[in-house]
Amino acid sequence: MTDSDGGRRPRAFEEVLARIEERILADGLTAGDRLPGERQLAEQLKVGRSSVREALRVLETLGVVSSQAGRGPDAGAVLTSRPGSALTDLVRLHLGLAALSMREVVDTRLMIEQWSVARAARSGAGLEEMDRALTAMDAAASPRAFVEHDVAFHLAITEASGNRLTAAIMRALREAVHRYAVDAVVRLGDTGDLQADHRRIHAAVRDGDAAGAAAAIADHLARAYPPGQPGQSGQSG
Amino acid sequence: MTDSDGGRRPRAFEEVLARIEERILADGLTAGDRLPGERQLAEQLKVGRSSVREALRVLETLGVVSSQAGRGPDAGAVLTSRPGSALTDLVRLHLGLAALSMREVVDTRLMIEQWSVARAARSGAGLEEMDRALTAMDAAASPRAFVEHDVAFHLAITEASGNRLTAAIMRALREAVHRYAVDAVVRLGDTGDLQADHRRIHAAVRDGDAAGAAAAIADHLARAYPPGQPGQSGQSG
DNA sequence: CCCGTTGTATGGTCTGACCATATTTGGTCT
DNA sequence: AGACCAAATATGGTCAGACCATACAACGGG
Repeated sequence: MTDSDGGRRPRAFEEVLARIEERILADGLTAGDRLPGERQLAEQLKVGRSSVREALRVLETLGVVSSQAGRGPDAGAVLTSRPGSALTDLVRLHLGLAALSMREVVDTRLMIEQWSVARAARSGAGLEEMDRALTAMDAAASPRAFVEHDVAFHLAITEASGNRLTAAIMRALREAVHRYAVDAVVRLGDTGDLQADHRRIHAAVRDGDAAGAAAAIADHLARAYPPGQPGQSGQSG
Repeated sequence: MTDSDGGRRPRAFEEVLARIEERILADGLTAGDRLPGERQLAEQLKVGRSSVREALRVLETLGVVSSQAGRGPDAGAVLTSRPGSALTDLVRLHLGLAALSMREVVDTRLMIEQWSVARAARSGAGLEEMDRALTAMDAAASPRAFVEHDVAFHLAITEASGNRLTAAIMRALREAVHRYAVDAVVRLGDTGDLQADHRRIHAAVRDGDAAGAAAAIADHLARAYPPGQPGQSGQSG
């Protein structure tokens, strides 16, 4: 669909994929519903079980199904909805292939965070989560612990927007650059400036100052990820 | 990595996946480089060929490899870099699962386009492509043709930002809601207002008016996708 | 009523075979 | 020597069947 297929014969697993998607739409299936077993699907669709498995692997990659062995209500291919892991893998791999630069990832983060924080400033949502993360960062004993709660802080901003898509993208970007974030904290040594940024962001959201919040986010990211910094290809190890 | 694995034994194809990723990073492989054949990989990694195939299917889904049968330099699993199709599939499927709403998708589009158009206004990039798309939309004889060039127009804006990640996300979102875009054009009947919006956007970019361009984009999307409109779950039939 | 054993359905994996395709190779004719 | 055609070969695509590991279900004994 995406590209002009040129008339090449579709592979069996692609056919399976299409049929499963049809079924999801036609039956209005949602997260929690079960798909038939692999053997049953293979028989229904007149393909080998391996083709069914490849299709399910694709769906699993896209965060649409989750497979469980054994027996019972939770066994088999269950429809889920975790777009996050797919996005994380996507960003991480393409960073590794040098098809994306760290700069592009950070810029995208800036875009999402500025958008989200402006919305949060208007709605006042997420202030409690931000507060909790701030306290935890103050108490953090290691860069790793600090980053963990830093992620929670920024995620709280994004999730306050109520948009699951931007929140999922944000989470994926954050996970993909996790190592780089820890390095940045180590490099800075002192987290006082970062926390000052955080509190400035929090205050702007609390006061409903959308423009101020967006500016604070920009300053914060510029401090943590200065332009022209190493780590462009993600091959730190 | 993404979730706490809890200590469950990794599946064979996951191991293959990890080893291939290691290899990409260690050898600095990039798009165009070839991976060993399926049989050879299976032997090297001490797994069955089916496990290798499942891993390759995942990588193919993520737009990292592209498989070609036959023989010669282009045959086998070749590293590529097409994050786009994965994102398109992701959005389309999660829309179908009602895990994302059309509103969230359109809002994300607005975010990316406002960001991109502001950048474009500062750099002046993409004006020629926008112009070409405008002319083509004037000459379009059907809603479908109009939408085709409308996509080109908006893509030109996003690609002018020079950020491949936001451009890829934008393209994916646009493809995922393609049907809805055609419906919107049909519903509006006349494309004059849309073209007027487009020309206003173009003029703002030309004049370096970032704020005006962003406002024009917001007005344009509000016209094409009014808040509270149908199509929320993507199950148009 | 509780608990352990057995049965069974499910995914996970491997092996081996065969097909489809496209390049490579090598021979043959001009 | 060059052009052309046929066979060999390497590669992914697919299938069938077997077996393992797991986890619930059903059953039976205490």
